[in-house]
Amino acid sequence: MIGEPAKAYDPAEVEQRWYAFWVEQGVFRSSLDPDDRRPTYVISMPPPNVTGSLHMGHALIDTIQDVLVRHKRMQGYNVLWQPGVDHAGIATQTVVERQLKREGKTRHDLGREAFLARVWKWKDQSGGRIVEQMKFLGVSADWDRLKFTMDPDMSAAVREAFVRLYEEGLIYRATRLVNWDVEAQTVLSDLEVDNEENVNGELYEFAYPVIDADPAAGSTELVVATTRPETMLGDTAVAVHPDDPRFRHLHGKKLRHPFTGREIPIITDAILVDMNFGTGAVKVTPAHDFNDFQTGKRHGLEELNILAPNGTINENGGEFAGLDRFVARKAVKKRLVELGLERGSKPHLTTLPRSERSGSIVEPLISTQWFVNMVPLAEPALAAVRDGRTTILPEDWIKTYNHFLGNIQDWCISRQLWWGHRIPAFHCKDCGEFVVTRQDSVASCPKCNGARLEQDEDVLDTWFSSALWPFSTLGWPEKTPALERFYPTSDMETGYDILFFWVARMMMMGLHFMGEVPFRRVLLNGLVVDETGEKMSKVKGNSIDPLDLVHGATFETVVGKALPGAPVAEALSKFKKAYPSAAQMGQGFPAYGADAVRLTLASYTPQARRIALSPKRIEGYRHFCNKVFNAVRFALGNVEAVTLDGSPPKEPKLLVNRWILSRLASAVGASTRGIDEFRLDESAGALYHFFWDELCDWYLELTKPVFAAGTAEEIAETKVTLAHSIETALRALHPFIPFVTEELWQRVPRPPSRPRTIALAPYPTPADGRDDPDAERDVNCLMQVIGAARTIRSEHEVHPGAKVPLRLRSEDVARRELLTREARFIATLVKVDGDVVVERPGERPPGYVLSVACDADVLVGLRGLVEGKKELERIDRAVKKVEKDLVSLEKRLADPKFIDKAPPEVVVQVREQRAALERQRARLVEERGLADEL
RNA sequence: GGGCGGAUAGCUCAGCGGUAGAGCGCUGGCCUUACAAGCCGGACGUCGCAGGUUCGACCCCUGUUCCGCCCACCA
Repeated sequence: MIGEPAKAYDPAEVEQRWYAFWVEQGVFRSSLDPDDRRPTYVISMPPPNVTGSLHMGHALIDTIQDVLVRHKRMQGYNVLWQPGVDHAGIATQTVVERQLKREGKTRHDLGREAFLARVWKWKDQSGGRIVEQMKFLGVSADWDRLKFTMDPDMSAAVREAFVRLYEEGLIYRATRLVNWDVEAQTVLSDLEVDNEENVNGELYEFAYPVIDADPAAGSTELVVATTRPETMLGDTAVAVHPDDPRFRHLHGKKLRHPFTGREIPIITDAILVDMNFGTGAVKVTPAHDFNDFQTGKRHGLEELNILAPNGTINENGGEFAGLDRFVARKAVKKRLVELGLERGSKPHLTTLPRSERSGSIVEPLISTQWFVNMVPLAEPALAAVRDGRTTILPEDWIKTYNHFLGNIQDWCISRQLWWGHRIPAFHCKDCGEFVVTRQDSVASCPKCNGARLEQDEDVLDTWFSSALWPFSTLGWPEKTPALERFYPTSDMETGYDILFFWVARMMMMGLHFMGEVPFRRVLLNGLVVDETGEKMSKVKGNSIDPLDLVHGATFETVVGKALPGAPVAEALSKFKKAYPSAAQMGQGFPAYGADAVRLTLASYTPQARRIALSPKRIEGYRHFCNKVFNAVRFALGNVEAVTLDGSPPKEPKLLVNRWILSRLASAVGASTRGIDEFRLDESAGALYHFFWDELCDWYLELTKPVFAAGTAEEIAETKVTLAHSIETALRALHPFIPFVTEELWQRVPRPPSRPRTIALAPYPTPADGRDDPDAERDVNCLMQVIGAARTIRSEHEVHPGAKVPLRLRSEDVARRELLTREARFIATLVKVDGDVVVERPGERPPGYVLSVACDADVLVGLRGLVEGKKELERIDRAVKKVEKDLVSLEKRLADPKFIDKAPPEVVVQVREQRAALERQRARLVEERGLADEL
């Protein structure tokens, strides 16, 4: 290695090689060996959509989980990170239907069977992609156990779960008002509907003529207000408040529907009607509005459906039949004007329900669907968190979880799609009976013996199979060894956005079917957003393919994915607005490497709701990876032949060695603590700080004088300490930056007991270092002194190469001894000419200008090269600051209440601070007098 | 309408009842034989606003203003 030209770390060259090595070594495999007594650590990977491609959200959870998993693996756990992919019902079906559309076909042209064959073909083509992408990030999942939610065993689990829930009466079929996606033409669960603010909404008013009105009693028409005028085609009542005097004369009367001539009763309803809103009269459309549906049930109203599944008006809409709902809205308004019934409109803010998938506006519609009765399932899930069988981190989410489960509605699980798990229910054409069964077919109806049975056309909500994931992947309903060993799983780590969709449902199903929580901890991370805090979306053109960061990409390539089909200039401008720090970066992203991207993602605090991705920050962590690379290469030059036994040097004599071992103990302790507490940011931060600021900036520099001119004994001790520290630091960093650490670890001296890969080497503990407060205190003093000397050099513009005479003075004997003993280190780091002189105050000959290492209570003096005037100003500033601080301390100490009420140790502490400041002031004043002589 | 987060250095964010931190950016000096993706210095904050509790508040409480998110059937 020595003699090679200096070069930067090149991740591309390294990463593929080591990933292949880990796979080949079977590092990622969990063990089912009955003799394997290691404790288990299990994470079920949130399965990405089979047709999807890796986005930043995946990169985040993959990184976090990989850190958790690698950490535990190194700690000696039998780790299972269970990977899988999800069939993603609507999403996948939509993709394939879009392909068909380009060929001018619909799924109905193909028929169910041929369509499904087509989807499977697409799945086989594109389904492996996201798995391959994860591997670029270093994901160490047990790929041998990869599951797909529509694998035969997964499907069997789904069917079993459905049948059991049905038999227990928890799944039922019912006719209800549901959320209908007119584009995907399927029902949606409440969770799949996003409510969006509609700024263009209007409250439209029109009049219903009263039949047999008595003009003498009052108005002969009833004016209603609506945000959806076309729904008047389905009105079967108009409601007023029973106590509203304006409409008392209309109680019991009827209205004439202006288009169809239908008679519409006027009803009174105190629940539905708010007298002060709108016109005080509410049109009631039981078949297309949730409130009206309830009202209809209360009054026994007719439910008149006016919509076809594709969102057009059906035959009940009379002259408007066949029109799209929005076209019909305009047409209805036009007709109302023509009939003289329009009564005006005003802007009105409402919420628009949108399908999470298709984006189309959801229509409430009456339909017969399958539901899960959730309340009995929710109670155990609430209890499990309440009594701590499962904990949720960050804890803020517990409230949200409780609120959701405490107010849970029944779950509509059927979908009018073809791609998914078909509902295992058969419908008897003769008697209408439903047979729910584990069998693939039913020969005859158990009720009427009829032979004409057909399977329900619908499939299940994708999330139904997901809810079973922690145990279905382990073999349930079979009692497999894997299920036995790995359930309950340990941690469920995922984005908070699927707390309801997925986490809560897994809790319910896990408790129901397994009788035990599916995971011990729920770890929720925030959403990755762009640098300005905006959600990543196709519309905004601000999404980034994580692999473009890993491998590098031109901005043209990046925005081509972010905003497909848009003009490059427009896409670029949107992109640069979203990432101001990238805008200055030239033509594109360099290849940051997987390690840098991972370390960046791990360094964001997980409890933040939003994780604003900053390309500049990735750059910073790439620099860190490079730093690690270079530092280890440098160290290798000094430690090549060292032999290690896996423990820190027994009794290091050199202060610097004692110090670095103490810092090492602290850093690895903080690292494990951070990972255990789901504070990867703190863990990564501690290691980053240790490696760069302490190991590189101080320790490596401090070893130079030893290697250059130390005794053989000192050199030997330092070599071992250095080698040990590096080997340990690499192990500590490995979960975060697996590639570069493996690359270096393989070349670094290491104990013979180590396995073939760092990925299986033990994770460091504080026992790999040695806590040494004395060494820390002493080195802090040296740092202060060296820092003060450097500051003087810099402020007086002494050339960095120039050597200067240095004098240090302290009243404290121990301190003087320390400075004398460690003089060579000070001399090297400050570039001292000749010997470092250590003396008592008052020993100084004229001609020195001194500065003060305040905290160390040491005077630092440089001869000659400094300007007296500048130094005077500097000292004046220092005195000012010290005096200001003193004033505030004096004030506090003068307050009898403070002396009285503050804890004694705080008072002592403040007194010590004052004493120190007073000493400093004395130093500085003495200093000033002497500098003045210049 | 409820609920939950956020507001700290130019930017992105940590933090904490006892005299404010990091990265990036800015800035002065260095190509000092590991690293210029670097090294050594430096500047920079009435910790959203107003009250309160406390010997002491960036931190706890109350109110308030912005920003974001979630839940909810207001025509």
